[in-house]
Amino acid sequence: MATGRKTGTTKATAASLPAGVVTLEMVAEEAGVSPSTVSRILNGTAKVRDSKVRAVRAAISKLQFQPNPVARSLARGRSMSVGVIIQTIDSPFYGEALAAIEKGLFRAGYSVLFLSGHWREDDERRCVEHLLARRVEGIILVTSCLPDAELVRLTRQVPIVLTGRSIEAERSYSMDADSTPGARLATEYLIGQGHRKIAFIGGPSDHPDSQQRMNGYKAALANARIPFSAKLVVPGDYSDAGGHAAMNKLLDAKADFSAVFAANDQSAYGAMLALHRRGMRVPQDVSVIGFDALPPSSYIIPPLTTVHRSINELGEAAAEAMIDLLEGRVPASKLSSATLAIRESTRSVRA
Amino acid sequence: MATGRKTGTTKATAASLPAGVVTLEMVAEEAGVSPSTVSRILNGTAKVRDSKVRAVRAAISKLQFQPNPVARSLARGRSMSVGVIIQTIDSPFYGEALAAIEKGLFRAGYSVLFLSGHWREDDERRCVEHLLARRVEGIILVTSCLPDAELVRLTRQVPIVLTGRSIEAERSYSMDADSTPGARLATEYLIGQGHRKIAFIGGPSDHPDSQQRMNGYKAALANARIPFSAKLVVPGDYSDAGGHAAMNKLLDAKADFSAVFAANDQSAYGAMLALHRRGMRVPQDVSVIGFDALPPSSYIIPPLTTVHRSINELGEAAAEAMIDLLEGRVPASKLSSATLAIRESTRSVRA
DNA sequence: CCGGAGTCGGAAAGCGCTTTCAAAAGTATC
DNA sequence: GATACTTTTGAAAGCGCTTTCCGACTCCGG
Repeated sequence: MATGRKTGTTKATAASLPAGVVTLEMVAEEAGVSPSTVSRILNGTAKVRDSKVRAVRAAISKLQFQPNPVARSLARGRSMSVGVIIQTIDSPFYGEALAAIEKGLFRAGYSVLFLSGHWREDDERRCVEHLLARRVEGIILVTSCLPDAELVRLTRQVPIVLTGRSIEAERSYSMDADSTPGARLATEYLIGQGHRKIAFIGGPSDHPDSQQRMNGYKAALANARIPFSAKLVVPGDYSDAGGHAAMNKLLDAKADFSAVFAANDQSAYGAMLALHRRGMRVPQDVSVIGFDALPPSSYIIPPLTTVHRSINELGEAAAEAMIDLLEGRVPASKLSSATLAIRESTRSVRA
Repeated sequence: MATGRKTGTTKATAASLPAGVVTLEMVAEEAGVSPSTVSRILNGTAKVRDSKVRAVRAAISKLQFQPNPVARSLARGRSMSVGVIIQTIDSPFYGEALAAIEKGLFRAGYSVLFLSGHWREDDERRCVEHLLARRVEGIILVTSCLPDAELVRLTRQVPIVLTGRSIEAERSYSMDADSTPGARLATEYLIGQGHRKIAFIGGPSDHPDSQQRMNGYKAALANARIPFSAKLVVPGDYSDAGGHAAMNKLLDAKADFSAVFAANDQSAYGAMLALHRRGMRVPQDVSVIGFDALPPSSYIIPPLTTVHRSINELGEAAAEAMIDLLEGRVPASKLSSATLAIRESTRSVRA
């Protein structure tokens, strides 16, 4: 079998390659230069005589060579990939953010390893482990569930970008788009429309973001000298079902209100359904305002008035911040502030 | 042990490492065995004396060693990652599918590189290139836009799993959950409720899946001996906006119908809004039925009757099929058939 | 106590690319 | 044309892990 001799390398190599895979060495040989030269041309890491550049270029396209990123990663010690942890992908909110993140990183040549944490601290921790094991160069955490201390510790391993919360640490960037102003905007709009009895369906009460929405609500009331009533506040969980339940609770308690501010659009959907089930019309009987401006919101019945913050922009900014971090720059935030998308779920009750 | 001479390698290594990164070699030294042995223990590729196994295990946990997957990939020639191309992530439909795929592959130890094709052939082609360059071991294409021939060609490079369409090729698995029966089910349900004038809002007319839904609609009509009327059919594009426009077109043309079958839930949302805007009530004036059973559908007003096919199941099946393919098994399909989620957007017009 | 069948485990050769290092080539200078 | 630089370029040493090869041992029967 085989010749007795040791044509070793070449043979073995050729044999073990998945057939059709071209290596840099093959290019070098084809072009009559050394592998180093090919590498240099590929990466522009040094000047190379023009004639050789052409020869190599020709060889590359002739052989259809594509550098193997795995080998490259190993040699450079950089994986060119970043991890993104999101809580649940099957929500339009996160979906949109993810799409924007993906786009930004893709353009910069990074691959995205994406994982869902399912709002569970343990799951999220596991995701982080997995990403670290995969040697991602950075991690973007969209609405992380992990405790601050843990996140800070994490920055010692890789740079991280956080959305929806804020920590103090080197090599990290928090994009804590404070929800307070937006919530205040929504509430003030209702007040401006003449509403005085405004209910609030909150998010999970332990979530900072959800607290901000509550604070914005309170601030607007205070500013208009409307007393805050705990009876008009019910926690939800940012889901349709949660909003539905919350509204039912409100209704069962015979709370008296002419408008509701739901901490996010999904809760608003649920709340509207609950109202509908009890025969109350939106906006004739109750005005409803949401938060997030999810795409479907303009198509539900009636189209929902809601606080708009570009999620897309958020995602893009997160991607950019990560790239800045990775390339040693200091990320510059630039999230635009919230605006109101006024649609048909609210009406004026002015005299 | 560390005699003074030849600390060479070790030193250089230690210096260039990003500090804190433990390599297999360090484990080997700590445990007093050779790297090969450590590797063997890690992979269970050979029997190793118990005492050494213990020593290595101890060293691993003492040093907190985690094998570098990049190096491993290079050595093994396997990247342990698979690519997933989805059209748009910011739709609950795709989001859910992606979540399930991610979960399945994660469990099997694969990483997911995910990209969106945006329904554009070119974008999708670029995604495929990127994934191939990244040396993914397989690609899952959710509702691909690429021509059959191209997909077949692709299977020569990596195994692929396709959803929503079907090709004939080795190393590929098509999960073409034929939509015809589901569409027929929906239409027959309306007929069973006494409707005879049933409009149909389709998807993009060149899409096979959308054609299937049309066929199911036609088949149900034919079966009930209801003549097909082209006037009652309007194409949409599977989006809210498309459904809205389609319904307006129907209404503008003064089409006469008591029920509408929308080719997907999102179109149904848009259609319902258009009806609402014209003062028509669902289901009192018009019954509406959708397709896909998106999560929000049970929370819109009124909750939408729709054809349910578990997207989650689809995603899981896709992941499993890919794993089977990668491990040389022949994937076994097992998609359950469509059912109807009967809610409040339809009513009987029986005598 | 020896030879042969098995077991174990270390050395070393890769995987495909990057990156020193130093020699070869080319330029400028006198 | 020799000297002193400055570019270019190739050889070779990794990156961290897997895997082949082969020597060292262990265990038995004879």
